[in-house]
Amino acid sequence: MWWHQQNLCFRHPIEEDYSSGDLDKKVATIAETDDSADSEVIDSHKRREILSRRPSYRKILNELSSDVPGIPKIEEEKSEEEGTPPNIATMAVPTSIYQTSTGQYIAIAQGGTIQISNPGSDGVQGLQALTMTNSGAPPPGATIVQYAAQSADGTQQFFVPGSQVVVQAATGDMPTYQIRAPTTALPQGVVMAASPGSLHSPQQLAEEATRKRELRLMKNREAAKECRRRKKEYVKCLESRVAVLEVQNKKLIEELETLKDICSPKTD
DNA sequence: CGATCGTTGCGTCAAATTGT
DNA sequence: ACAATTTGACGCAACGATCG
Repeated sequence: MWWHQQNLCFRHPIEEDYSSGDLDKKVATIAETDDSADSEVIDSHKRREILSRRPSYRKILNELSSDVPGIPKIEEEKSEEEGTPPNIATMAVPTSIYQTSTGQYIAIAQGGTIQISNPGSDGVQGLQALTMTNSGAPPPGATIVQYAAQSADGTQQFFVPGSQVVVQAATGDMPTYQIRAPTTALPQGVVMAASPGSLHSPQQLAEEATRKRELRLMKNREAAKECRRRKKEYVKCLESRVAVLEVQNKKLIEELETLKDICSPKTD
């Protein structure tokens, strides 16, 4: 269990409570033995006592890294994974970049220029030309933008409510992208009404609640992924530290043996 | 070849922690 | 104080290894 590895290397004060056993087993034992009527309440309290928190990986590691040189800090997510994809790095400076469910990158530059790139292609080869046209009567607050994809057989629509943009991609014969406020990325498959104005009817309220829930789930999904990634990184860091300390220990033991030999030479 | 087991990763919930 | 973020726990599914 990775938790024990952590205890090996540097015990945080809060970790003291965990040092004598497997936490999973503790919790499981409690859950098995407590079957009274209000066991759930007691369970949660006991669990909470047992599961008292330690600081986050990031905090522990960053604190450690300030004490021990050579231990890398866990960085904030930056350019490599979520930043500008290489395909569109040479394009006009975009204000927003989104990745669709099909893996395409879509960049919306200031001035409304929309650029699409395929991750598998090189540089601007993946770009698809966009021709924007205001068509018919778009939903209130939205402008329907169409573009002709070079490689696809159909047209794809963009909804651009004012200056705010987010892309929603759908799979199927004709992929569609929905653009909304950049800060409110919605889960894939969730389609929002184009006019978010007044929500009064119970159905609308329910839809709004569903939408909020989907948004929350999506955010947490991403957060969990990120958390697991950090955890892996953290464990890797600890493992490398163990390796370094083992080498150090070995050297010290050898040195000690040498000094012993010097101080007390063998007498025949 | 099917059954079983261990491992790994994911989504979700709930609670703790952190930021404002 | 409240919202947002982080993470432990849990259940589930997929996958490969092993066994009979």
